Amino acid sequence: MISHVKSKVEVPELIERRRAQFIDAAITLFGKQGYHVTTIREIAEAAGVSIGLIYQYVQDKEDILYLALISVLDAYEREIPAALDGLSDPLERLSAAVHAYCHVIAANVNGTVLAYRETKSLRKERRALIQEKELKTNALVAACIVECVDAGLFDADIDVELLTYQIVMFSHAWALKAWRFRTMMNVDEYVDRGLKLMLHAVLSTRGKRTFARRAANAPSPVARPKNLPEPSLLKPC
Amino acid sequence: MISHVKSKVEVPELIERRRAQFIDAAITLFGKQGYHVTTIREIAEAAGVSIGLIYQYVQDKEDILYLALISVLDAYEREIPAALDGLSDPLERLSAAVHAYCHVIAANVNGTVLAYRETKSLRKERRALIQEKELKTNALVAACIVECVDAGLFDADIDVELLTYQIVMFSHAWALKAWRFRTMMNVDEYVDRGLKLMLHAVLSTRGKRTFARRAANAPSPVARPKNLPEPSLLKPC
Amino acid sequence: MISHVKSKVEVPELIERRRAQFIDAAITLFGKQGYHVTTIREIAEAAGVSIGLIYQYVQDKEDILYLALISVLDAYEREIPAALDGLSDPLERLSAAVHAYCHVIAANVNGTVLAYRETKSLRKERRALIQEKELKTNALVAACIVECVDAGLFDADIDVELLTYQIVMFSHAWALKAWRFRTMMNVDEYVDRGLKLMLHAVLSTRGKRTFARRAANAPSPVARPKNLPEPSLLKPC
Amino acid sequence: MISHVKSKVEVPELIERRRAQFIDAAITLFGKQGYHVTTIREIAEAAGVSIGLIYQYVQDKEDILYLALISVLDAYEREIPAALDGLSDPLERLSAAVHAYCHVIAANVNGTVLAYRETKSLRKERRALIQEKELKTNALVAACIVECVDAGLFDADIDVELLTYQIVMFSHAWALKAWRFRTMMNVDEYVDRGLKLMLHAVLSTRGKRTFARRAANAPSPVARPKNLPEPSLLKPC
DNA sequence: GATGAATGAGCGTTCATTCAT
DNA sequence: GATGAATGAACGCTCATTCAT
Repeated sequence: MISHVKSKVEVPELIERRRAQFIDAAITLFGKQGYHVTTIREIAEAAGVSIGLIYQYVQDKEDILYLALISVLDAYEREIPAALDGLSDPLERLSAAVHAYCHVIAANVNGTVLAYRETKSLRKERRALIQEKELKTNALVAACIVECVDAGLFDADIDVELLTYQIVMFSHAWALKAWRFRTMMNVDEYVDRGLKLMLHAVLSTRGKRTFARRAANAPSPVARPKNLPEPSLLKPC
Repeated sequence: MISHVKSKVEVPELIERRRAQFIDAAITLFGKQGYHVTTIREIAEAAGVSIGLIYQYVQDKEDILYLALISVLDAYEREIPAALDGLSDPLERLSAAVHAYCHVIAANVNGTVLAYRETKSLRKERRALIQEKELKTNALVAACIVECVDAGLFDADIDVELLTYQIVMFSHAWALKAWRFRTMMNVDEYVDRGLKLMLHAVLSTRGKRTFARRAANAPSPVARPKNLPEPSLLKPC
Repeated sequence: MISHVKSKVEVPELIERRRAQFIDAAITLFGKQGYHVTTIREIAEAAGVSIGLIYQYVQDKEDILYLALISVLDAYEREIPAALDGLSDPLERLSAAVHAYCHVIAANVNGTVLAYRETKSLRKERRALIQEKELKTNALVAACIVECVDAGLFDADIDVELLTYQIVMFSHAWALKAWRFRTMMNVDEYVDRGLKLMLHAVLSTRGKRTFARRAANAPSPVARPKNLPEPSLLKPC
Repeated sequence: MISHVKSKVEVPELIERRRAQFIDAAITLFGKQGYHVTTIREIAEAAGVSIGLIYQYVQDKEDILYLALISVLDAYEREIPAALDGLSDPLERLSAAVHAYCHVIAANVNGTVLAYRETKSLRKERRALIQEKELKTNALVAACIVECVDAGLFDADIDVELLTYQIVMFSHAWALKAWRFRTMMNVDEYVDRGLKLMLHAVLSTRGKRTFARRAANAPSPVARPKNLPEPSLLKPC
């Protein structure tokens, strides 16, 4: 998505390619050092382009941050539906969604931390766009929950809103508290323990039976989303 | 606490008073605009002191950030035990702890957001000190959970570690997602709904009975911690 | 010479040209006002460049001082051998060396005074490099003296070490005591009177005869080094 | 001497005592680090007084430099005549004067270097006063030379002006080139070698005989001036 | 389309000086 | 007489941005 960021170059494929080149560098640098501390010079160097080139595809530094955040949130919106593809059991779908969410985050700790640290560095109007994108991701999770309720697997009166946020925060926490969790377990354990804790709160009697059966069969039945890089080896904090 | 921040002035009461004066200003400004965007000039102006005075009590800008973060985390460590004072029922104590936690956070949204955004801006050694302080607050919550388990109010096999983080993230979320929650409910509703959701996951049969009885009697039985300013009216995002 | 001073620009000719531009301005300003009193803004203005440009070619203010001092000492090392070129009579060579030395100094009173005032403002390691360069210049003078001894023009047992320093200090004195000497004579008279005084101490009987003959023929037989600007008209003190 | 430096305190003995207290500290600090790099705070600390106290006895920082320089030059003017006291032989008096001069300088390398580095940091009118004081010291040496000429010990046509400066520069060189000479010899050797070199230039036939006889009898016949501290152990450069 | 040398506003920080105590 | 907390002008330096090549 190019969304409102003006470019002096007009060839769309070039825009795509060049931007990807330095936005990736920017996400890493912003995530590790912070937005304000990172200089355009550093981004240009890390991306192997000149300072001038960046300014051909972007109007100012904030544009880079905006594109970086968009790119991170896009990954969420892309990976979660992909992980649900082909699954029909509501409980399985929710579980797959959370696994997918946590894995994308694990693969991009820097990006997730960046979203928390620097969304506020955008001007108001863009901050709102980012928050909308976040709500869209939330909606993906919420939909899975509603499916479970509709299927009678969750109690009918559960607090969907809060449960959604609970799951979202749980996923983000893998990045935000990476300094803690990384030393204690891997992502899959984390998700399994998390789901067990969070879902026992809401499973109906029938749901509990289904959940227990699934857990007995396969400890982590949801395939790891493909095409994701291994969790970055960069120090997360 | 003066903790490792050197001052040219040596009178302790003066250090306390002056630092409080500009650290308060700094927390607000850092929280609203971010650490790097906020200038010393702005802090001095907001605190009603001269630039030079700040540098009598602090060695550089990072010291200000450090003191600001310490001050925020100290508030957590102070308020939670205070809220538990005099209570003996384990469930009541846990509930009181979460209410207190969320209220301190609500009273200092800026500070909490600051901790998330800018802890990384500290040098490594100080970052570690801040994280230690965070773990201490977590331990306060974890202790309440363990009490509930020991009293047979929670299932014996619950995941204390993750439940603690769940509660912590839930409390932080009031600040981190303030842009969302503020439009939907107030803190007390938020805590009540959250506790209901999170605790149903772990309450034993007896615990469920106790919890239900308590909820029926008083919607928010835990007194609001005294001496806390009203939730700041500053726009949180 | 670029010697250990890092530059953000990498084109050597550009480095040479730009540095010359502001180092010249710096020598004048440092020499007149002192290193610490002179601001980067002043240097930039005097050199007709922007502040930022200076920092493209230099890492900090001390680099400017270092380059300035190197440039002054380089002039000595360049001019003295040039003045000796083509001369073979030992006495004539020594005389030419002293004339050349004093003329470079006269052409750069500011620079010489600067070396005395501000070498200590360099960090230790660089101060040592500057002192080494000074010793090299001294060695040029000492060599001329040794030639005279070897030719039997000076007494065999003279104190070469001290005589060298005497000549060096004599030359520097033209700059250091400019406030005094400028009102009394010009450089050439100064050198002639100085040589007469200093050499009578050491000339052998044969040497005295040679020296007297030379002095009678031409008051200042050594051509003024070419390509040197006229002694600066700036007030030396 | 209080000379033109205003004091808020009016009791003369107090002025004398307090000023001595911080001027001594200032000479050391200025000499070691330079005038501009040294802060009033440092001087106050080194002298064991408060910042405010200094400003009771001095109007600004330049006053301190002025008083420091005066104090250094006063020592020269005091020590040289004292060393001549009781001596009547012209050659002995000159020798004693040079020994005394070099010893005062050796005892106060910092102060001598300071005079070279920072006289220019004074405003014009005060710089002139300092230079006058320097000329007075020169006159002490010149007088000894003239005595030698009048006694027929020196050639009648010698260049008194330049010889004086030669001796003065020679003495100063012990401080200015301390980094070199300190490793090679002690002050007394330095003076002996220097006198031998410089005087052979000017001694008449009779003078040479006298000088040779004196040198044979006692290598360093001139008593070391009393009441001088041992040469400072501070690193001179 | 791509480069990177050049600009200068604006930052963090210092320190001589003042003045209430 | 003595103190040292408070002030703020002014410094060195950075870095987003431009534009000639």
